[in-house]
Amino acid sequence: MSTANSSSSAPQLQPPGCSIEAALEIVRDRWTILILRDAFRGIRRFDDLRRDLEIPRAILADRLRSLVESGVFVKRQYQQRPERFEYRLTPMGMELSPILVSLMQWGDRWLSGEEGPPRLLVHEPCATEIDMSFYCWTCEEAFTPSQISSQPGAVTARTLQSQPALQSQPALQEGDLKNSGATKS
Amino acid sequence: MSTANSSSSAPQLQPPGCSIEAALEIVRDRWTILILRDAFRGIRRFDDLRRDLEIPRAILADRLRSLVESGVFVKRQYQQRPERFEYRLTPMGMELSPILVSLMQWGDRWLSGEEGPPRLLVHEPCATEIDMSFYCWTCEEAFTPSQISSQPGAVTARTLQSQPALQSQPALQEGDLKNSGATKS
DNA sequence: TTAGTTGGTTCGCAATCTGAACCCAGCTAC
DNA sequence: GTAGCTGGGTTCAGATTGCGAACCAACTAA
Repeated sequence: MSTANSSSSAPQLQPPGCSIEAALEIVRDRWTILILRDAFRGIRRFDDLRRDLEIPRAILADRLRSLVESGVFVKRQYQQRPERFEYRLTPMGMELSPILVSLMQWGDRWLSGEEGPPRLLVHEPCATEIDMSFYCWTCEEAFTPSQISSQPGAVTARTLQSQPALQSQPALQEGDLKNSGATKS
Repeated sequence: MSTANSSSSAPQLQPPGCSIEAALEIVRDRWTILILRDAFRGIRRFDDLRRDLEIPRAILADRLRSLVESGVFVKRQYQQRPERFEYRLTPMGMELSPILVSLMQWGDRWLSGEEGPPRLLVHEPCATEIDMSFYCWTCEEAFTPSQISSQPGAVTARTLQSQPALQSQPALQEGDLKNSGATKS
């Protein structure tokens, strides 16, 4: 995508090589996310995935291949004669869980019908419900997206001097919520 | 997708009407997520989005229309003569931020090059870095996805009695990480 | 008058998705 | 020993979707 964008003189809010774009090259589409959801539920085999998702075989084969290539899954032989394989999440794959949990919680909050969320996610040892909203350890308080700002990460001092616009700036900006339509509970 | 799946006698890990699937009907594809990323960066106008993302006009028009329909954006006229519009995040849209932050942090951790993440997200008042990993308030400790379990939400007592498999069960299962390929830092 | 801006729509071609059919190795029942 | 099943795919034709380019409409500025 937008790699050749250097002619703009506007402050570059997002450096080239945005991590979201990079992540999206691996988490490509809806099917990929549903495959990951099933993987977290312990479904590991081609045919089980196919049956559960009702996904076309060619698409499933393609997505599994590309997820193995990118290191999200490992393909392991679980029996010989006949050869049979399963797909397991690597540590890299396991760490995709916050994305799935966020999606699920957003769906629960904004899209579930009258009956409320079909299932709750809880911390197993104590059964406390999981909440993926933002919390600051230093201030000891929850905060909203509008309080998030973005700072240069591993940027060299030289880069910073030549690009003052890269210094701290709000990352997420709140829309004008007063006149907006959707609200809930 | 898999709506007609009631004939299976296996324990139904995910009830029909999964919130992740529901969320994916709105957060449809890569373009939608990139539009949302830009919205959080304060980009609100058709042409600014088009330039920044280098997205085909027809796709952008279509995605904006559908995001307005689903209540993620509001379309607001910001001038008359000629009529000009902008797209702003509703509260529903603002709450998509954990998904974007999770994607970004995963990309930072697993896909960034030698130089590390291009930017850090911080809590503005205190500049503490934002961390979207799991934390339990009751146990006062961070935990891994394997400690997440899933419990029935608003399920009636009758449903529960007739479907004992719906009771508490692990939601996210860890792969066999010992033999897996990818590890980092 | 001409060019530029903003916010689109229309069109034809290209890429991708989809269901159905097929393949193949090994196993199992008859 | 052969018909049929299972698991894990590939191949193929047709439908859907994506895409760039061109065009449109309403206005402004030079």
